[in-house]
Amino acid sequence: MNEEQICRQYGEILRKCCIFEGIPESEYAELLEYLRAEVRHFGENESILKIGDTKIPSGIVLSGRAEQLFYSGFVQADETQIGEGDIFGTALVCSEPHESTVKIRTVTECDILFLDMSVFFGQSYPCGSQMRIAANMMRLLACQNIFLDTKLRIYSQRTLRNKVLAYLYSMPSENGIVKLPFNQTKLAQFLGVNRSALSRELGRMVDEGIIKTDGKTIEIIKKAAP
Amino acid sequence: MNEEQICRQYGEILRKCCIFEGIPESEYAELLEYLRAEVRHFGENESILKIGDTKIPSGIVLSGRAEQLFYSGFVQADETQIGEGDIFGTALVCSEPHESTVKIRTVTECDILFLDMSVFFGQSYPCGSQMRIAANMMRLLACQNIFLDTKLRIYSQRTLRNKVLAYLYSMPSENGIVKLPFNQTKLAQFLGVNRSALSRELGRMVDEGIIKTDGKTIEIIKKAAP
DNA sequence: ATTCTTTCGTTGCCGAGGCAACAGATTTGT
DNA sequence: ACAAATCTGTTGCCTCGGCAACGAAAGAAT
Repeated sequence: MNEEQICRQYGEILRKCCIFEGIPESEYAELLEYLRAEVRHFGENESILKIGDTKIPSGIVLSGRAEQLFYSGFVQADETQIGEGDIFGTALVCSEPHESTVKIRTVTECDILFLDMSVFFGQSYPCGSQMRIAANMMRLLACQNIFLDTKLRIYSQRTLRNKVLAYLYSMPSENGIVKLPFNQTKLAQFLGVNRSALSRELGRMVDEGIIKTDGKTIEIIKKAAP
Repeated sequence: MNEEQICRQYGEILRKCCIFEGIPESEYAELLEYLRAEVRHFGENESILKIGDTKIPSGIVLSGRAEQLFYSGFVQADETQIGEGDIFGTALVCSEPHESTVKIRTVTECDILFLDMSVFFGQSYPCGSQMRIAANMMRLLACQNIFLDTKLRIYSQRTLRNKVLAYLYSMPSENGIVKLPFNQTKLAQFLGVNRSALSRELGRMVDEGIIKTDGKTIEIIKKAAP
């Protein structure tokens, strides 16, 4: 499958993928060549990346669904779903000299567009859209970074109350009012705490006059002492 | 202070900074111009970035020491020290349209080299070393990403035991033997757990035959059931 | 060798919060 | 509008692990 064919068949998906943002579709083919694009088909439950691998692939799911797993079988194996249009392996490309501590495998049948991100680290002198895609990659990585950093700060709070506060302060607010993008069940998952414990703690915080809530929003009344 | 002067006075520090890796010193001046470099002096305890700011500076500490704080005064304010040669604000540049949830301020007197990373997202067509510095940025962001991701996986484990296991499996090992880069006290801090609780749990794990340890290394004997 | 400092093992206490179970409220589908 | 499903509040139980305190070990410094 050459670049032209990929564009024709999957242009729709690429257009929605953040690393192609701001790039005219007419340049896709050239870019795909630059990134040594290659489409491969996978069956159900096939391995894309194994733990310990040092050659890290990165790419975009064109169809089907894959998932990323931490440790094969132990402890709280957290799974990240990778669906159509999602990109994977972006952060791992850097760790090339390291070994992968995650594995990626298909869930359903998949078509996957592999991209060789290592070209950015080579000697080639990219220009125009090639630079643009590099910038998009930077932005993508940076956004993931911010996200992980925020989440880590929440998780590193010792008490449930402080997790809630850390969450609230990391959210955009309009004069102290935070709109919750989740229901309480999802919020508990996001904070990594027990659902009923969250409900209990929110109740206490309301009682103590720290917050007000109507279920959809939370208003921060009192700031903790510095 | 122009680019030439910066190079002469601080070339030493820049050379050790990861974003200049692999770039011949002769090109520093040109690069600094491209990145709109600007050196500013700060007194003790001056603010570099405030919570809520939307214009995010990023740069390198040339002398002195600064720190990054999460929330002014609440809950577990985790502080990150930023010393000579350290770079800050790299991830935040992406979040430009967002508000900063951290603040950065100097601890001692500081000279700071501000770099305008937003040039990567502009229309300019960089080449040569400019691309190289972009690649270095990507690598830096990606490495931070891997680090945060790993740490988050550890933190998201519910039990202390699983945190230990998550840590061990995220470390390079030689046939099951992990060399600890920390003493136990630091390890506890890294895992975000109580020191004596860690000691207690390690003891239990040895008793149960899950690991062996001599204080400097830990050998994983038994893998938990999948 | 001896003193000082840092680290590590151990132990008792106890409180935060995980878990389970249930009932009322809210949302969704038909 | 009614039934089914999902979500939230509440409560009792019990364990994990934080905290404090102490003494032994192990380095460091003199």
